[in-house]
Amino acid sequence: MTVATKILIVEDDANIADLLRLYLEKEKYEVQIASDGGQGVEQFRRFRPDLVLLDLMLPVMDGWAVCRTIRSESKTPVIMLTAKGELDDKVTGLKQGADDYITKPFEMREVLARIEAVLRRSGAAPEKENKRLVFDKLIIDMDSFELTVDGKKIPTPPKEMELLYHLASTPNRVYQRNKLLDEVWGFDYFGDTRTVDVHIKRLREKLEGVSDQWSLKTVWGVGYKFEVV
Amino acid sequence: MTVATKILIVEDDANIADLLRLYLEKEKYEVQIASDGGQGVEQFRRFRPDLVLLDLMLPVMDGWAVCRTIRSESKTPVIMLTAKGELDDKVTGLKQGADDYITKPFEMREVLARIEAVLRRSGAAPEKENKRLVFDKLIIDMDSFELTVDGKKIPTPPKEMELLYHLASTPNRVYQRNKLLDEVWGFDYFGDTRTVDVHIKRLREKLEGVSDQWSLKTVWGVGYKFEVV
DNA sequence: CAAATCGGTGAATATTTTGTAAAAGTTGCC
DNA sequence: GGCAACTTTTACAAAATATTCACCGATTTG
Repeated sequence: MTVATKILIVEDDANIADLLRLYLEKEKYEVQIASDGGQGVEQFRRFRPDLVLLDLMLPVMDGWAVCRTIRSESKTPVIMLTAKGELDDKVTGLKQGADDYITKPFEMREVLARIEAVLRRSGAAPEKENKRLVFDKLIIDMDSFELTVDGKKIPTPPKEMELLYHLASTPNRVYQRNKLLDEVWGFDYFGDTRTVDVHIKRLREKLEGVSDQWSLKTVWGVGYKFEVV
Repeated sequence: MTVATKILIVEDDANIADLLRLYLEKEKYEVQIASDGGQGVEQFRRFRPDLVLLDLMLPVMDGWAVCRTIRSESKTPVIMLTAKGELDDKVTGLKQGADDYITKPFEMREVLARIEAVLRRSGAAPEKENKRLVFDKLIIDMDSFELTVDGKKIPTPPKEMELLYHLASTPNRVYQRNKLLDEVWGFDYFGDTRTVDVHIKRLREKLEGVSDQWSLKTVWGVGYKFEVV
């Protein structure tokens, strides 16, 4: 369903870079490494990462220059890696460009936390803001993965939850079957569009006649929507 | 493995709420936001925060009412956020319920300091939390590392204790196997996710059929949760 | 140091969900 | 009414995921 968040590491020390990759990949990020500033910029353009981890001290083109270049081309968040001491007075200035900075030697835990924080802030968040939608006699709660209909918890499989959540996130908006396949099943899913219909039916069985405030409506020739009055 | 101190922000102004979250997360607190009083009370019950930041002026149910409700249900400390002037004569009275209050516009530094102070005072200090969870016929005590089920002490190995404690710290919330491996086994653990299953099974053997108030539930396709009714 | 316990792995088994194909039903329109 | 395009429904097979079991190495305990 979700597309992996891409991270570009620009770091000349292969050991550090590898270590970072190891942990980040474990967290399901898609990682790419550039070992100098020039490469960094180039790979940034091809790879289009969601976030950049950038060493301040780099051969060929220093971190600060790379940061500026990236910033001039996009809003992609950048986290600076700096050796202790290098920062002091500089950092205050640096922070203007970078979204955050971490001083080496760093703890992995720290790095992961900062990455998540920055991603959340930048909106390309893996975590959605409020994972809970409430309507008349209907609660769609993605934190507990529970569907509550008229006060009763209704066991609901993941795909159905995701589909309903997706539709109900923007009530009254029509989604084409194709769009739903892309957005709920993932852009790399190549199944039949009838699949959506079947899931809609399964949801309707659970939601039928519960409230007149909302319903799963078919828009003939187009797709489906979660309609509220 | 320490569980992050949890803070609930009840604040209708999304900008202020976001700003608070930003800073608090940087300090490694786990933050959740409610945007009105009703939601505030509800999320308080599910999220079980260690501290509540509460705006005095709220839609639906005013801050004072929320504070009273929270107080009637627990000793969780509450810090009031109030606009300048609102307080005056009132506040003296209000303060009976809240543990502290801060007037807007506030400085972040100030907020952080107050939070730490209140947490320290309340004993649920940033480091040492209340390491004891009590449910119907179930006590999970991480101080003595003992599991008490229906009055009887059940010998339970460390990993199982930690896993159960972790899940039960935020009831009803679903944890993915990956997250559990990160948070209970440690981010540097690279084992198989099936490991979690096995530990869940072992816990279930110990907890089976003890109470209908809670249970270790599988959320198909997602992970596990400690569910309370 | 031996025995017991714990934690983790892999594989077989069981369960649930998901996708597809095909039949049946609608809708819009001439 | 009748046709074509589209949707709903049903049943089933395939895929994905969870549970359980047996076992082995590591760690702790006595």
